[in-house]
Amino acid sequence: MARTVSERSDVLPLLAEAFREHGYEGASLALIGEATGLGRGSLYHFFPGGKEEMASAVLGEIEAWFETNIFRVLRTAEHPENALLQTLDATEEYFRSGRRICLVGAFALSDTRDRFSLSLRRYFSEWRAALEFALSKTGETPAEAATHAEEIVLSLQGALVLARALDDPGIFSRAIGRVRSRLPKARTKRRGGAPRLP
Amino acid sequence: MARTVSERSDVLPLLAEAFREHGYEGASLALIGEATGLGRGSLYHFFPGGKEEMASAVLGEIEAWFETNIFRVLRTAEHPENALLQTLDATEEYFRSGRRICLVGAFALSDTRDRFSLSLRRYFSEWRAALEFALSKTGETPAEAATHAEEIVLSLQGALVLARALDDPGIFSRAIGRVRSRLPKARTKRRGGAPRLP
DNA sequence: GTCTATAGATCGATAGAC
DNA sequence: GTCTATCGATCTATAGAC
Repeated sequence: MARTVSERSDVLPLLAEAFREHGYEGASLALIGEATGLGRGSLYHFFPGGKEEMASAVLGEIEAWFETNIFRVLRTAEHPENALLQTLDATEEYFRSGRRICLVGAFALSDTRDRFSLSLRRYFSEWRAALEFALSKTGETPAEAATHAEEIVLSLQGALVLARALDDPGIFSRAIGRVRSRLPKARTKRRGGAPRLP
Repeated sequence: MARTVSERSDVLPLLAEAFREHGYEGASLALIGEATGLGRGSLYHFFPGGKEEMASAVLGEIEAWFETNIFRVLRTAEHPENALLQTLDATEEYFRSGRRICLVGAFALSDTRDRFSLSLRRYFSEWRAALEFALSKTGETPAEAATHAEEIVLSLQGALVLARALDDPGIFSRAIGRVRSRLPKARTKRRGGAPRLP
């Protein structure tokens, strides 16, 4: 009987899936209880602030994941062309090739936007800024990099919307493929060739 | 006292704004009552099926607007290049240059997706198909037109997500500008010019 | 730390007066 | 046609046993 989840961080992925599937309002505590296998008592033990704190924690974990696996990689990469490709792969995997929606994007279109506006803002602006930084390091002008970065984020988000609406994950895969093909080609030390990866 | 709205169709735009602002779950009947100035009795008189019928009717009106002002224009245009520009203008105006979200896209990312899946599917696939048809009439190959159409719809949707999250309508305007600039150039009878609209 | 029971508010929907 | 009153269900959050 005595379930030993014992770690708040163990609950977060389950919470995230519940919010992704039902939205903030749609994810009732009864539903969250089912998804996590925890009773109300346990949930309020881990998240005294209730549902709002649950969603906030989930957003925090998402931001942390992107910071580690996407943003930081783009900002600190020695070879930005490779970092761009690598983070696109990670992004495709994260969204399960279009079968998983972006919770941050979904929140942005719902009335929970105001409640978490700071998180949403930070997530998208950091993403855009990290891409912009890497793209400018590949030789794009500041204006090109800014536009290009914005277009990448926007394409991925739009692809997730469309993939969901049309129930066709392929839309997301195709969109990521186009983003990939429009990336600046890697310049390697041995000049003159048209190499792919070092 | 005796309010004389008397037309179901007069209520639809107010309903649409309520759903856009609060989402399906978030738009309670109390809120809808405020937004429309109608009591529960009147609302259930117009929409015996309750909230679901209200949302369904709103989706229907949205589809009808796009069918008239976008899809049909694209399918029946004599000069597809001009039709593409014209419908992009109409689209920009419809979404208030990025200050208004797409209710269909928002529903697609929420858990109401399943409830209205047919409407969502139809809306996006008709939009995509109409664009594809017009683009192929401009001389794009079937493959090019299919990809291009998908990318336009997806860019607009993604731009609306990003514009909302970052509270920056300019993102949508810029995205529409890029879509416009990538359209096939209009071939006119008086050749050599760079005409805008007929 | 986890549970059940339940309070208090709000939900969608209905009934019936006018 | 429009209103108010109200039902039963469901919601978030809390209390208290174990």
